[in-house]
This record gives sequence, C-alpha cells and structure tokens, in this order.
Amino acid sequence: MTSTFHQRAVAVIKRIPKGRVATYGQVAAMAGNPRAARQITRVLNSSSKKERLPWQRVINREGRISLRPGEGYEQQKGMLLDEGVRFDRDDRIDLARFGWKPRVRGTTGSCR
DNA sequence: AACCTGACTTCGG
DNA sequence: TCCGAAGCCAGGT
Repeated sequence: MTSTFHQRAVAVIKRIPKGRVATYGQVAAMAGNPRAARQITRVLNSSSKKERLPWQRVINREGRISLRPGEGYEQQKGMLLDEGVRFDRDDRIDLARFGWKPRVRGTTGSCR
C-alpha cells in the first residue's frame, strides 16, 4: 500500500456528495482509523490548498463547524448553505438528515 | 532531527 | 451523566 492514511482520507472526502456532510470521525473511520479524526484536519489543510476538496462538507460530530468565526467559519457555512444544507438556531446541522450515509439504512435509523 | 501542534473522537472513571 | 485523559499521523517550526 503506497497509499497513506492521508491519501485514503482524501479519496473518502472526495466521495462526499453535494448537499451532505460527514464528520471527521466518520471520514477517519472510512479511511481506516476511527481514531484518526484529528489527522483529517491536516488532510484538509494540506489537500484543500493543493486540490479542490469539499472540505466544507467535513464537520465535527456535534454537527457544527469547528472553525471559529474569522478562521473560515463564515465561508464554510456559506458554502454549505449554498449546497442546501440547513443550520438550526444553534448553528448545528441535522446529521440525521444531512449526514452522509454511504450505506443507505432505514430512515428510522436511530442506530446510533 | 526532534518536539509540538492541530478544523477531533472515543474510552474510562 | 459529566469530566479528564489517551489516541492518531503528518507537517511545521
């Protein structure tokens, strides 16, 4: 495997469909390490500048933007809104609704 | 070359 | 149920 975690993570991020969002942990898990969520930040910082990754579709597990106002928060929120993602009054995204689900499960999904 | 930090998550007490 | 600590990998200093 010439591909590193970084490469795999990039591939996963590229697969996030428009109008949907994924959490760091989710991406990390799909890339092979459920606990490598932190590394996703590095991937985004690095690759988003080199490649055009949908970094805006990656958010934290609370369904919120981890960036702080002035650090790209507004930009990310703007792009997501443009894709049709809705934020509630707490600036949170309903992951049950906009969360990326690679495998379609029952909508009743209260699995987790 | 070594140490530190980072847009987080999960486990344990 | 809430809080603290560990984990993960790579790039930057």
